[in-house]
Amino acid sequence: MESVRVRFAPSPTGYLHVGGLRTALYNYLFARKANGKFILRIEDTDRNRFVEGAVENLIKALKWCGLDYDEGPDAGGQYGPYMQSQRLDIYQDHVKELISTGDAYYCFCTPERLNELKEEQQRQKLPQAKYDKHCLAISKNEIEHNFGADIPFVIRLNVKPNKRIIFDDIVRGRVEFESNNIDDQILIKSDGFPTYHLANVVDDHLMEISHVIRGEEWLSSTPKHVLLYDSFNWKRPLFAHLPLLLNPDRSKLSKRQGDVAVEDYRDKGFLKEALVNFVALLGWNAGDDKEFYYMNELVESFSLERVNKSGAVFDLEKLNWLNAEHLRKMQDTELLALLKEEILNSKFSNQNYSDSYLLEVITAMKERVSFVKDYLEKSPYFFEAPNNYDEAAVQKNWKAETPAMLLKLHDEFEKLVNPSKDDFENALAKVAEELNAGKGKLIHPLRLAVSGMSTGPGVFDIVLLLGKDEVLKRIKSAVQKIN
RNA sequence: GGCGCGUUCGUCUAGUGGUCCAGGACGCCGCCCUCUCAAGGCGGAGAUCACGGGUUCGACCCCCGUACGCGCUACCA
Repeated sequence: MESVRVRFAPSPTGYLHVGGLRTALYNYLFARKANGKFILRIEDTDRNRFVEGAVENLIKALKWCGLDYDEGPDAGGQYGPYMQSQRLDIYQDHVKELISTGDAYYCFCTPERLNELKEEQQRQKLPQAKYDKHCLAISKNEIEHNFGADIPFVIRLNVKPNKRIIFDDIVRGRVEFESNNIDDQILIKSDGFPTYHLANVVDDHLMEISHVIRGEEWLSSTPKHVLLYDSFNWKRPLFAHLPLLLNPDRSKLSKRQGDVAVEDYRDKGFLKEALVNFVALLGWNAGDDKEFYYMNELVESFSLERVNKSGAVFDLEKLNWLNAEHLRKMQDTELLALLKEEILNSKFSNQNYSDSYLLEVITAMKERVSFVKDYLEKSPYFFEAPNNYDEAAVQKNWKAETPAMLLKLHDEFEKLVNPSKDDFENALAKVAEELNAGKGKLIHPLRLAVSGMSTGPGVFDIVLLLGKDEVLKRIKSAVQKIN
């Protein structure tokens, strides 16, 4: 079997779109599974769309996701350069071949004539607007003359009429087009740059790409590419057109309706593991009930044959859930690193917490967080004494007799020497009994006093973690502040 | 408009002619556990398998048509 070589070929827009991530991921998984090569190629043939730093951002986002490539602009490789803007002469050389065989031709039509043509065709209510092959008839002499006169020109693909163009798509099966419906696509623009269609075919061939795995938006232009392969007498790669990622209203996923950049999700605190896992499941599944995957498991299970045909809505709820799942399954030491980073970016950055303390916080909160930042937001009391107390909880649990009871508890706690969790619990039970009250009468106010809220880990876990001295302080100040 | 692709619970999906009056997951609701909140366990609501014709003893699964949606229709990718 021939070796698998696939590529992710984005145009550098400035960020990595999650749809792009999904395409890149499927390419990556397919390559790794087949022990093939995964290549990054930058499709920067539109000079009007140049964005400063876009390639760097793209590469950063890709690497953050764990999609490392074997060949690419910054990775090198035998088939470079991997930036299309650096391959201009290659396209020029190849298109000349097409001109000599008559499969492409020079076109000197002005934008004005093209516009008129289009308008005329619309007026006549023609089914589609196509170039009329006007320049196909120009003589060699005339062409030379136009060159001499520096008349701007483009090079067009010469699509022969009445032909059926058929290709097999790995996800969609057999797809057929009629050549009469295909326009004489511009291959080289008047600025000398190639269009996507030419560049992508030439590069895929030269880079020995075995499978073209890309978004469904390319399906309609694939016949042009097929025509190009045939004209060059090149072997066609296998095509796999992936279903689109959709907005909640089922239109193509766009910026207008939410976050589309990988960077957005990263900045919102999503784990790369969760994003990758989630995006992998949008349009693919292994045929079983497994939903939680690590990258290596995805590589193991992935196959193009099991990619769906229809578009998938990007459902944030499920991403949230997967993020929580990944967070919970993460090693504590890994979590520690993430939490420390989070602290550094928070108002607690100048505080100093020991690793062992943070590790205990992690253990206590692990089942209760969906994001790393939740450690700070859902349990700020582990990082500073409460400044205020949850109003609803005060209403519910802070009775007239509460301060006196808590003070008694305070005194009992004070007697403890190097207390364990059980010591705290026993002390509280003792006070409750002496007061002839249910433990709840003390537990809930204690939680409130110590944390300022009514939710969180077991109250004795909190107390133990905070330590006796801190707990005593917090009880005192709560008694002072509440009411 | 033309061409292409698609259509199973709100969402992601399983399903390749009988095992499906359709299974799982997220979300939602309820119960259990319990000092709270989670997590976990159990249960529930939720899909006339877009619609209409065929083929077949039998269709979510095969064929045709219709509707709807999406994509493409640039000297953008």
